[in-house]
Amino acid sequence: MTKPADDHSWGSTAFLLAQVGAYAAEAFRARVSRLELTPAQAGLLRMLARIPGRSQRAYATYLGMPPSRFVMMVDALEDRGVLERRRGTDDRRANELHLTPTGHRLMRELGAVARSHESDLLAALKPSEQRGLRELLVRVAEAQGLTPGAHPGYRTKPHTE
Amino acid sequence: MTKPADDHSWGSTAFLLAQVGAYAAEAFRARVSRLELTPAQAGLLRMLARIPGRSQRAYATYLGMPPSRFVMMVDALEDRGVLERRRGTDDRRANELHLTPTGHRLMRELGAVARSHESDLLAALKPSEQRGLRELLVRVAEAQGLTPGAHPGYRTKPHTE
DNA sequence: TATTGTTATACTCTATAACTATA
DNA sequence: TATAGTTATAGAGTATAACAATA
Repeated sequence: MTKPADDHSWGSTAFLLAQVGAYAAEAFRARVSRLELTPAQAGLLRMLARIPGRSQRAYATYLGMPPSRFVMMVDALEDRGVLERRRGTDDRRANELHLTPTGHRLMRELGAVARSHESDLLAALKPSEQRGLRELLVRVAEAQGLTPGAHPGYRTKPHTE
Repeated sequence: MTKPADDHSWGSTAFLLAQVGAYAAEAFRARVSRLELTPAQAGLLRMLARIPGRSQRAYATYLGMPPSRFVMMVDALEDRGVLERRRGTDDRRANELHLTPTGHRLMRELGAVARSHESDLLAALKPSEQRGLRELLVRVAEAQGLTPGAHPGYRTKPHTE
């Protein structure tokens, strides 16, 4: 149909993967910034929706973020009324984190953003090709021992635009 | 053969692409750091090998890097004897950049590193699957209007380990 | 004494913009 | 006056480590 699409100018597949991956991350960052969220905040919200009520330490460790930075992130989200800290019942040192009703609403908006991000990014591929790409990426991820859902990009701050 | 490999826990394909891409970039960074190079320096060397003799401005612009940072990068590489500045013949304001013999040797080592990086990263895929992955990524990259060889990761400094 | 969350400090990195030399 | 390269400076963002409360 089209040209070979295997142009040598794109460099190695590893490089191409890193380049397209960085583009995907940047495009997502631009989208969620309209909800006034950073990618790391979006990741935390998603996790709070699935597994609520854990300690700050637990979430920070899972996201690979130092506790000091995690505090600032939680501060910002609590000030906006998106989540709340609840003093731990059994261990009163710990803060258990929960989404507020506002937070749940924001999560739904975030879901819509994520879906349009996905479809725009992969618009050039047919559904069967999208599944094929996904399967290949999963195989690579598993072989490299990556943890599902743990995005290293959470560790670095997004650059201001 | 194996299990479905389409585990839902990996999240969206866009997320997976960003995650695997970030992993690939980090793995490459770790490898080239053994040659005492940053990814951005490696990118510059590759470009100097292909298109030598341009002005600093030209390379900096192409790599999407402010001139001030580019100067520091060139300083480091010149101190190591990897490249040299030559005062421009027609425009004496400009510095034309060239690899030294040491630089060419380093480029060959870099090539070997890049090849082993590639084969290790994609070890889980058969050659035909590797080609398939590459073709899908090229289609996505072209549809999104990405520039071949221009890695946004060049813009950010690698975190010290 | 160890651990949770927090705050403060010191450090790294970066871009902006001043500066010089050529054009 | 404008542009190439350089240097200086000021700002943002980060981790490290000190701190208070609880275990």
